Amino acid sequence: MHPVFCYLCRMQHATGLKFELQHTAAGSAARAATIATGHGVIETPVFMPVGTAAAVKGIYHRDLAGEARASIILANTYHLYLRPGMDVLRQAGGVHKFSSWDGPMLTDSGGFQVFSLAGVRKLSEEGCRFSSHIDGSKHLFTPENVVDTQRIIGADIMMAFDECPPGDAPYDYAAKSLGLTHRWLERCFSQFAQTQPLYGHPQALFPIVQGCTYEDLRVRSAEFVQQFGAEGYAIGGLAVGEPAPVMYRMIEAVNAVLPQDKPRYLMGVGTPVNILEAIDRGVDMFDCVMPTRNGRNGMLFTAEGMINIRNEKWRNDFSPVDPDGEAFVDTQYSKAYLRHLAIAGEMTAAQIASLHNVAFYLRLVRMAREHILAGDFPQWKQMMVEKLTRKL
RNA sequence: GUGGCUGUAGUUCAGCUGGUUAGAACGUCGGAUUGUGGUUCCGAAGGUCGUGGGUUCGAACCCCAUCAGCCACC
Repeated sequence: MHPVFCYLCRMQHATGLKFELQHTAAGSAARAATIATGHGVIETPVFMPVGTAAAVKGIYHRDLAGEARASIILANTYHLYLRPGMDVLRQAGGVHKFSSWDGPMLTDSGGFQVFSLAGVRKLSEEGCRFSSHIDGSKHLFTPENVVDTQRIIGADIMMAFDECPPGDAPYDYAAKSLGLTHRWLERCFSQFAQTQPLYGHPQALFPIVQGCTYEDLRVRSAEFVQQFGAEGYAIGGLAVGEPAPVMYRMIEAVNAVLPQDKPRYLMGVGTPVNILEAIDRGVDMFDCVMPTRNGRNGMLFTAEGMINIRNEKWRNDFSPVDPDGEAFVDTQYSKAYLRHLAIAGEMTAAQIASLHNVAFYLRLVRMAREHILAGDFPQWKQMMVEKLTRKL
């Protein structure tokens, strides 16, 4: 257990995560590190496949761990709260046992979902009232009950309940929203301090930096959240329509403030290039639906560029899906066969492409880690960025 | 042989009493997707309306002939 300073009681607390910085790259803010959790060690930089409903769509846990070598996956508080519901999660003994994923897990708080897909919602100081996208039933999320819910789900890392303002929010709204997110954060940590993990393994709570694309708000937010002495920090509200250079500038501004000795998690990002650029700027953790969602729709990421497997050009291409890939789907199946499956609407097309993409993302961050440790990350990144943006 | 029905996009079909550039779905081709409501979303190409005449200012539509398919009856 690793002691951290508690914002509420002004004392050192034993908590769940142990972050060890191994190497920082020369000429870059990139870092290689390890994060020890109650369910195993995560090597960073890391990509966390998104498993909204405690399932990474289309991929067996066996392949996630064995083929893609995922070390940590996400689940979502909003979705699990609505279905199957907390009574099931509690009876199952938490999400690890329920889903039979024995490695580290992280739950998003549902803040993003409430603002992106729930029906009519009403925001107040208290929290957010919304109606379920499944049956229209009405619910209230507050910082307190979202922490409670995440205690019941039992992921190793929980996320604070934040407001996600739209990407094009004007300054006044962004500033007002940020104030609310910060007040909610105090309540999240208060509830966190007053509650205990339910299943015998420790849980960490990450605050989320907001502030849209306004650098002064981002800096203010980073300064505010870091005083909680959290075990890790997230950057939210990016990759929501702003140009990539703006996103990179925000990351630089925030990471200049966040503590060096804690993991930094860029939420919801992104493309392979986005991830490399963010690693270069000192981000350690990522999640994104892109490898699975785009995979379901026939888009493959490879080290040589992007492939739309439905394109006619692959019709008679019997070469492997990705000769450089390490997952069994990469070499067992041909492009022509995968194209056929995708066009025929076969379920396996989505499965093969999802596994390929997730394996590719994880391999990319593993390679990034190796090059950070080897000391040539900036040069390698430069070479990769050029290749990754090609369309095959 | 006689009578009837049907021929419109690759496919299945709409298409009003004759009235602009003949539509849809599926298929084909291409694009999108960033803390997952995704078999999703967006776009494009594709037609000498079976063929040949005729009527009309104007025909997928009306008339004649003809070809093809299906049905019924001798």
